[in-house]
Amino acid sequence: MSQEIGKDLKTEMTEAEWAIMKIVWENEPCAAGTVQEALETSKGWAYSTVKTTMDRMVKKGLLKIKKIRNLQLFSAQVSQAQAQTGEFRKMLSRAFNGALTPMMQFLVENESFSKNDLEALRKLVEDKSGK
Amino acid sequence: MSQEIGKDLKTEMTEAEWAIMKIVWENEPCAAGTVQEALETSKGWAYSTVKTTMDRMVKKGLLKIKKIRNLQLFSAQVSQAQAQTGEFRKMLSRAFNGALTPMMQFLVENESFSKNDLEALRKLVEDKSGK
DNA sequence: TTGACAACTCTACAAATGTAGAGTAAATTC
DNA sequence: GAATTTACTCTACATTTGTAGAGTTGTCAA
Repeated sequence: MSQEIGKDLKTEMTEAEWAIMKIVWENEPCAAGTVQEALETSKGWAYSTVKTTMDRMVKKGLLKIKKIRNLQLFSAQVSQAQAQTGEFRKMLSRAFNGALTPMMQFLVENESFSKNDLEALRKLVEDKSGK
Repeated sequence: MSQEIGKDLKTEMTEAEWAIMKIVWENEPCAAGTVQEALETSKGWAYSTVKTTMDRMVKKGLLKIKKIRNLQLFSAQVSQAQAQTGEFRKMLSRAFNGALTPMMQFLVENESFSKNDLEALRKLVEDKSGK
């Protein structure tokens, strides 16, 4: 539906980038300091660490900056859904040669689906296909 | 069931490592040359590239070497299932905060499940929970 | 023994990633 | 307006990853 021009736009993110991006999604537009503070306890990164990484993310097209007076406000250039899709597909192609059903099979058999998970999943599938 | 002592053993693999590991799983125990040849067309890596990477994988505990006379035969130290599980979990925690059901929901809604995929999935769930 | 291979070792180097200190400039507070 | 704080810039460095050339050695055939 939306503009699907060009290739799928690389949304590959490293671990650190994911951590930062999550905070941005929750607070955008936001300053580097805000992100740094939010990750203070969990990561303990210095301001410059966060800022450097965010600048690199801008260069990669993951974030964008809007300057207001003297302040740089960052916003995401990729939606959470896009990033999730990208991460999922990477996993799928690496570990399952891109095949969805085999992956599902593997999951159901090997991963710890609780009774609730299974119930939820059943409902999902029902709603989707059953409809 | 099996020995779950110690931590979950890091099975993180890079792209190149995945490519190599797939060949190893199919041919183990096998020589570096075998792997190099198998990836010749798809990757075009030089022997030393493959060998260097495989040596690093040994250091990381992903592969092991058994020396026979003058030959080094590599085998996997992690099973395909372990690696798949690891890759899946990494994706799950990064992109979905480790929550399985929300991920499933996302998938069903956003990912291209074909009619067949859905049917297969439905059957899987049925067999698993319905039983 | 002498090449010709095959397999291995060593070393190297660029790019990406993780991480941050030290300086500088602008804004705020006494 | 001097001191402080805040945000930013620059530079730097270690580690990991991708990638491979050059040299060494063991093996086998002529």
